[in-house]
Amino acid sequence: MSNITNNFQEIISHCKEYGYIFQSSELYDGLSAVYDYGQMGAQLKKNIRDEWWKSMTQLHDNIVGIDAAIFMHPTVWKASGHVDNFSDPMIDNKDSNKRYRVDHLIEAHVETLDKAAGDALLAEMDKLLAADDLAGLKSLIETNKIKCSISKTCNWTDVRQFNLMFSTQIGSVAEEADTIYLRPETAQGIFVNFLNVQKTGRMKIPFGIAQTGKAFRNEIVARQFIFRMREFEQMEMQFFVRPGTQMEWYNYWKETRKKWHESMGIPTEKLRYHDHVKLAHYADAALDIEFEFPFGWKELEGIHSRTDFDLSQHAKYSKKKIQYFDNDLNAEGKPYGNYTPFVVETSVGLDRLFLTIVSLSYLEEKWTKEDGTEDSRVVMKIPAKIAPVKLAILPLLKKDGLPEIASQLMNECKPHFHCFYEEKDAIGKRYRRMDAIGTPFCVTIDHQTKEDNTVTIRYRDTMTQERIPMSEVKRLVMEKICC
RNA sequence: GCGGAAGUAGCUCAUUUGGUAGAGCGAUAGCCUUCCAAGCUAUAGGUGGCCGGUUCGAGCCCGGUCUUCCGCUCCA
Repeated sequence: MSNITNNFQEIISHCKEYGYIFQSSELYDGLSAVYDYGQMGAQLKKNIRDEWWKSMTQLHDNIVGIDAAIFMHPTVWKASGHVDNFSDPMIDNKDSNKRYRVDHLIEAHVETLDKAAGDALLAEMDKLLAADDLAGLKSLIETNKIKCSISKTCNWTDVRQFNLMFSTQIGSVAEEADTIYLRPETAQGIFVNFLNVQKTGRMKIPFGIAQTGKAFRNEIVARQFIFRMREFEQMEMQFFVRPGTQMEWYNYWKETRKKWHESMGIPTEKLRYHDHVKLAHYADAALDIEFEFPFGWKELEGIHSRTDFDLSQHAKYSKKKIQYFDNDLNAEGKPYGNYTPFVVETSVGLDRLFLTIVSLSYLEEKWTKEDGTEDSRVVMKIPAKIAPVKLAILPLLKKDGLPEIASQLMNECKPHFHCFYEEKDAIGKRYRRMDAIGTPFCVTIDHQTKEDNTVTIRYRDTMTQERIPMSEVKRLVMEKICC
């Protein structure tokens, strides 16, 4: 276990040292649970996102992508249930340090009372909760001498509101106050655009809408590097289906998504399903695809059958009809007609997938050389198709015209994929630097190149190399990064 | 939020009853070098996480605070 922990520490250090991830505002001692992606990390993250986007939109005829704004009308979050369910008044007992939800604490106390007194207390609590009267709730607890079940004391902190949504102000919102929220999930941007996309895209059920983007949650405890952050990026796809067929599609996406992760180089044995026992208010089935992170099995992606909850809620709150007319014929030969579609959601944490790829890729290798001495390297075996830099072009020496040939090759390759040019230090040192950032291919230009236009290409994963015509380099790398 | 551990150069660490900070690696510039980090020369980098206190004097003692990791807790 301690080895695993150390390994995780090393991955974190490596990410910082080679420009993958920095702590946000590090110059000012950092901001808790917020991270920046560096020059390497941003490219890797983009490559992962692009793969997902392609697999969803380009490879599925019936899925289209959108990009909804982070700010949304405040009523969206009432309709979705986030305003009511994403926020709870909490109170801590100073002696036991145990934290309670205020309503749970009072309800537990009510059970010890007779019916009349209990009902009166509940009525009082509901009134205070509705009024957001936090001080009133505290004095209610104190005047009723409600004790902590562990410390048996009434030594309470103030009641505090824990809302997982970040709020801010906007200029002009007609109704409600001028408080708006930073979205805690991207899904709602898809639901509120359901009709727009369906009509303008002439989409026929079943079809999906995909989206990637930032979401924000004011987690009380956010930790484990980029696993749980306050600002994070989701890659979500909402698949709209005919009511009654949702389990079929739920199973389809369950399989499809797991296979996709495997196609990203994640070994099958590191992935597993975890069915939700307790379902959220909107779901009739839910599971996580979990990955074995260095700190244990954790959720990587969620597959949820969300029923017609979201579209119905938005229909209700917006007072607009959100339905689909299905012309397909049923068993009786009649069109299915109007209905509110059911939704199967797939939702991946992009940052978590990034962490998955990085923790799988990071390796410390040791071996014995032919002369009997020990050698080692740190290598990031990032799959070639998502590696930030695909090819390093290295003149063996920085003289004798070798850099000129190398820059020719640079010009030929760089319009097609990311290349890196380096002429400093011994060749072995340059190879190790490329290993550390995860560059899958290195090409070296030497004196023989001047004679016969061949170069050596060196493979990161095996450290083997072969001699090929320089004119083949572009084609060969393109071939390897497309699979 | 509670408890534990930690924070000194880009990285890993030294500086031992408190006396104004060093090394290795790395980086940069150059030299040497015909394929897997190890040769030579030079240079740059730290108000010791931050703020305050004790002291003639604090990296070291004390208080607070920020951040990270671990264990709880939390995560509709």
